[in-house]
Amino acid sequence: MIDETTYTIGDLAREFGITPRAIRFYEDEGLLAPVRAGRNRIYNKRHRTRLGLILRGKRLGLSLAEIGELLGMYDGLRDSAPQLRRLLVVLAERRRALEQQREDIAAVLGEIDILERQCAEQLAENPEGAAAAHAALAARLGEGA
DNA sequence: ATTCTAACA
DNA sequence: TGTTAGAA
Repeated sequence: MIDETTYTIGDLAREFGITPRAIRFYEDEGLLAPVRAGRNRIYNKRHRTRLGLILRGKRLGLSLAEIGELLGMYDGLRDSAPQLRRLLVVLAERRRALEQQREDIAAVLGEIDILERQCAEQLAENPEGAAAAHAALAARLGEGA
């Protein structure tokens, strides 16, 4: 009793909360290979599972190329040792990238801290701001004239 | 109503 | 990827 459950592109799009366009795009990138019923695409459970994995990879921040490499253009040897090792490498790279971003953000937040203090400090010294300073300067220049 | 291809913002 | 035009 083989499971012949099939889905249209619209079915999967709704189920995964994406647009049919995105699904066709993944196909163009070589990540999905649905069967055709004339022109229309027909997806089975295997395709559906695969689409789920693709979106899973996207959530992790992987590129479609990386996802494709991990899933393999073909099915079957998905959990082979080589694939798992490759996944570990990709995940390590991803971790590095995120940690770098975290550092960059921390650096910018630090600069913002400094600038904020300088601004507050300046306001404390001269609450009226540059306008008052200019007025004072103009007054002094007027005295001389 | 849905899906498809192709092309462009 | 989104959008869109025109066809199936």
